[in-house]
Amino acid sequence: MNVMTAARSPLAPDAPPRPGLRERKKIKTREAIRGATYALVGEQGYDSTTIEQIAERAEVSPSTVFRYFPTKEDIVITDEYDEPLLAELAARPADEPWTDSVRYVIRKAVRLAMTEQPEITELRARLMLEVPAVRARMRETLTGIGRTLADAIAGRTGLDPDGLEVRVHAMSLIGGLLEATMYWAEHGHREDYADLADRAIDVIEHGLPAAKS
Amino acid sequence: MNVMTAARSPLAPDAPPRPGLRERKKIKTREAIRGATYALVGEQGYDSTTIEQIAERAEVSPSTVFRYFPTKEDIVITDEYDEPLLAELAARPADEPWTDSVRYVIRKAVRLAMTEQPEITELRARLMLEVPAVRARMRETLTGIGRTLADAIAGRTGLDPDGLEVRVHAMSLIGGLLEATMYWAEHGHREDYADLADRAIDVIEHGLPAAKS
DNA sequence: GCATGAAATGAGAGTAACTCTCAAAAGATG
DNA sequence: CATCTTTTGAGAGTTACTCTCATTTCATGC
Repeated sequence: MNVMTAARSPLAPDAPPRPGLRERKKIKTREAIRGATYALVGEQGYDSTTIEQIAERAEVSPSTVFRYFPTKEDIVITDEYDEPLLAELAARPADEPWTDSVRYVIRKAVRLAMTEQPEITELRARLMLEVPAVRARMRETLTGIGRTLADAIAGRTGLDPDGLEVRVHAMSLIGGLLEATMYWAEHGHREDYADLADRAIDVIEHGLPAAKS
Repeated sequence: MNVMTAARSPLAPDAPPRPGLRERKKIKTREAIRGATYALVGEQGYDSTTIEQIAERAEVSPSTVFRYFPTKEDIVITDEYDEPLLAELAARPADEPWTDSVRYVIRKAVRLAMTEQPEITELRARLMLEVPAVRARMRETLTGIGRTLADAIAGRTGLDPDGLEVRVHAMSLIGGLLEATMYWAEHGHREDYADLADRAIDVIEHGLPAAKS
């Protein structure tokens, strides 16, 4: 579940200077809240699950829930993977075509998510499809990722990251990938999401394929 | 072409059977609510404007406001132009490249909006930029338009409207156009929005331009 | 260990956007 | 004008979220 598998090293003196009890507790409550939410949403659905119920099952007060997550949707959407993955995108070799970098990172993300917590990944996609508020929040965070993407594109192509063209291109890719996600959820997660994402990127890169006959 | 050109015919028994007092009143309330909202938002900002204030200034009850608009954001976003414009898109000649159709309709929409009610158009774009909830709602409605667009694309190209490629392409165009709108608002509406939209469509059609040297 | 300071928590009150219900008012219709 | 239908207003209820303040819980120097 956790990104850092090397957390247990007993004699690593400098790099991770040990968490400290406070930090550890915070991580635990965070996970308790998320866990409670996923469980309740699975049982009753998203809308019927109230913050109060979540707080109760996570054994914290409602106030605390809002201290950890700004909105109810964030509890469901947030993810520990996002940041390291974005870092990885930035760290890809500069001469690699950036669409390939995106493909690489997406494949990695999908592999990670679908092996570590497949149910939650699918539940999340389903919520995105069915609950407008969740969908909206997801789009908003994706927009943020789009800005990072625009920077990456600009860095690789030498174009202005704040220029209209780069921004439009980045956001169109985001829009396309999100649609691929919806498609995936709509079809019951039957196809490999990484493949769908690949096809989506193809469309962005090369336009629509020719119609059959 | 225009929806209401034949409205005044005194002896047309079937097609438009005359508005009726009830309908006229409904339109008036609708406009009263919208007008009150725009005024109040202009004075105090979006977040500080409550439904109660809107209701009071529009001289209706809060209940009525919610009967006319499902959410507060919808009051600001909704528009009488959307439907006829979409109809016009569908009515464009079938042999016209569909991107040209989109360009045409957008140009027309911009011309209409910027001559009939420029302040409101700019206010709306600014709200979209500044108020997350408005932005979210706008994206949601644009997604709906994206579906219509996907149908149009499929009709012109012979591809499957429910296939991944067409859907991704349509949504990427939507995403790109929305980013162009944000760009427009961010830059103080100084550039011609129709031109920005054109450039955005260019990016979707042909990809990024080459970097200068 | 223990005192002191800082951070996290819980409790409670408050706001505002919605939702639902039901009775009164107003337009349509014969 | 009487009746039927649609629209409206009033009011109560829900829930996500905000703010404040007192209490608890951890960290730190002695």
